[in-house]
Order: sequence, then structure tokens, then C-alpha cells
Amino acid sequence: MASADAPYPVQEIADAWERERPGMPVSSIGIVTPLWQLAKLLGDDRRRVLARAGVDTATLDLLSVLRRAGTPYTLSTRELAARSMVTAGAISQRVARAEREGLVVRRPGEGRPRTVWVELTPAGHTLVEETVDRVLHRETELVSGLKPDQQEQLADLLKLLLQDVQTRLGDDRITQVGE
Amino acid sequence: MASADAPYPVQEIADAWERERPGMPVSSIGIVTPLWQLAKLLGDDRRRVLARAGVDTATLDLLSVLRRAGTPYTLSTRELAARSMVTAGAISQRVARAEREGLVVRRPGEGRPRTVWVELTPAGHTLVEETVDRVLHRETELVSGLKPDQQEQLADLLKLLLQDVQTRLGDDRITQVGE
DNA sequence: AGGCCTAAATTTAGGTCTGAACGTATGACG
DNA sequence: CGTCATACGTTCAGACCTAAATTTAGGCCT
Repeated sequence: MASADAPYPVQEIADAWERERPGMPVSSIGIVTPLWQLAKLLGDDRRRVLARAGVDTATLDLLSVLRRAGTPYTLSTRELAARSMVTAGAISQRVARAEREGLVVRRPGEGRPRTVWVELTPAGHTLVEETVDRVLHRETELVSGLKPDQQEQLADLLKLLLQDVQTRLGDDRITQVGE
Repeated sequence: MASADAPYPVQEIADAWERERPGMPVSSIGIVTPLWQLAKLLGDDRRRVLARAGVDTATLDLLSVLRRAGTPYTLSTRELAARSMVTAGAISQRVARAEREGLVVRRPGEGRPRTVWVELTPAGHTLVEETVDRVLHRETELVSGLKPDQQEQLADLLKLLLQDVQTRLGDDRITQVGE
């Protein structure tokens, strides 16, 4: 039972709203919907790829962030939360699970007040090395349907949109939406 | 405690892997990472917008699919699963929750063997009408940083990539990844 | 006609996330 | 120098999802 086999056509969604509720602003659907569907498809696929290696995506994300940081493969939980885009609570739980499996260790203290440092263990390092290139190869393959210049164009537009959305959210967070 | 405030720069991720593991295929990162980050940012925002209206995203998704289908606002659970891109089990739970709140009703039988029809109630219909345009206005606003021709270009590229990834997953599902 | 098989929904077990409540140590300030 | 405010990690309750086990209603074959 795969979770996401055949995304419902984006155009039909916009058309349906236009038909059912004429006048609705449907322009964003052409961007937001495929964006969401792609994220779902790619996320599901990554989960399946990693499941074969006995890891889950949340744990690999944690290990990857630490691995990418370079020696000594250590970051504070706050840094981890920011780079992973999840809440502090989620990081606490991720770290607890990974620690239980011996992939990271927590070292309290030794820095700013109340800071907890999280460090990759050799086992964690090994696991990352074994799985990350599988994921990257797989994803390179999955986007290979686009020609190099299309990939570049897409990456540029996504980057632009991301930066813009980011600043908007930073500003608007408090502002009421609608009226 | 917002969950996703400041995405970690995509370029730094690719650079870090190139530095830590020279030779890794990093080209997909420029697409997959911002895609994922945007989906997260937009999803978190939608959740916040809907929370104010007392709905969760999963329930609104269910109601929206039914509403878009038009009169008589009824679909089978299988149809719902396909259009929502989640498993049958998830649909079962979504419907159970929505039914508990009086937003939909389940009508067993009346068709092909073992089919269960799910229908929007007046309360569900009302809730959808009240919230959908809030979401669409908000999302229109969020993508408005891109100029109309950029939006169109982005929508086209996403559509192209989505179609391609979709066929690849349909074919490759069984194929081993890596070696 | 009876029993098996299959398809479809549901239930269950396990894992993850958010948001809020909690505990606590540090630093500031009187 | 003691108290209080604050910042930060953790814990907890509530939702949600997937994958696998379970249930059940028909259909089919002998």
C-alpha cells in the first residue's frame, strides 16, 4: 500500500474551484499544489529508500546535519532545531531516539548557559556515510527528467520564492490573515 | 514556538557535502531542498491559518476534495484516498474524525461491493465555504513575490517535473535503488 | 449448496510532529 | 547577596500517518 501513487491533476483542482466557486483566487494552486505533491512523492520515496537501510527520515536528517557540520560533528540543540526546521520539542525527541540507538551522544553544559551539545558517534558517522549517497543518487535520478538548463531555472525560481516567502512569514507572522 | 522560521541556506548544504564528501552528486539538492523547505513553510502557515478557524489541515483536505467534486458531494473512500495522496488507513481515520464532528456521513453499500460512500453534511459544506477562500487568498499573497510570468514559468516547470517523477515512481517502485 | 478466495475497509501498533506546560539554572537588579 | 525573570531543554497530550494485521462481504468453482 504505497501512500501516494497518482497525484490528482493540478489543473482539475483549479478548474473545479473555478466551477464551484467562481471568482476564487486560484492562481496560487498551480504552484502550491504541485509543490506539495512533489514533496509528498519525494518524501515517501526517501522513506522507502531509507527503510531498507533501517533508518527513518527524521533520524537521518539529524545525523546529516551533524555530519555536514564537519569536525567535531557537534552542534547545540538550538542550532539543530534551526537547521532542521522543526520545533525544539521535536529535536529533543529525535536526539533521545538517536541516543538510544547509539548514533549520537548528548553532552550537557560545557558552553553557554543551559546549552546541550549533541555529537555524532562513530556508529552514527558510519550510518550517515552509508546512506547519504544512496539518497543523493536516487534524488539525482528522480529529477533527471528535466534538462540541465531546466533544472537550473527551476532551482533559481524556487530559491527566489523561498527567500520571498521566508521574509513574508517573518513579517506577517503576527498579522491577521483575511479580515 | 513556530516550527520553521529560517530555512538553512540551500547553497551551504550543497557546499558542505561537496567539502565533506567530494564527488557526491549534489545537483539535486538545489531543487529538492528548497522544494521541501517551501512545502514545510507553506504547510506550517496553512496549519496556523486553519487553527484559527478550528480545523486541521487533514480534515479540511477531506472536506475540500468532497466540495470540489460538486453535487452530491459524495465520493467513495477509494476515490478519496487517491485524490488525497494518503493511504486507505489514513482516509478511514480522517473520515471517522470528521464524522464524529458531524462534517461528513458514511453510507455503506449502495454500489459496488464493499464500497463506502462519504458525503458532506451541511455543516461540513459550511465549514469549507468559510475557510477555503481564506486559505486561497493567503496563498495567493504568499506567492505574490514572484512576477506573473515567473509564477507561470515556475508552475510549468513544477508540472513537468511532477509528471516525470510520477512516471518514474510508477516504473521504478520495485527496482532496487543503488546496487 | 458449500467452502474458498479476493478485494475493500477498518483496526492496531508504532513512530513523528506540534504546542503547551514544566523545571531549572543563570544572570540581572535592587 | 538574595530574589526574580528569563531562556532553554524536556516532557506531555493530542493529532496524524504508514504499514501490517484483521474483518467481512461477495463471487467463483466444484
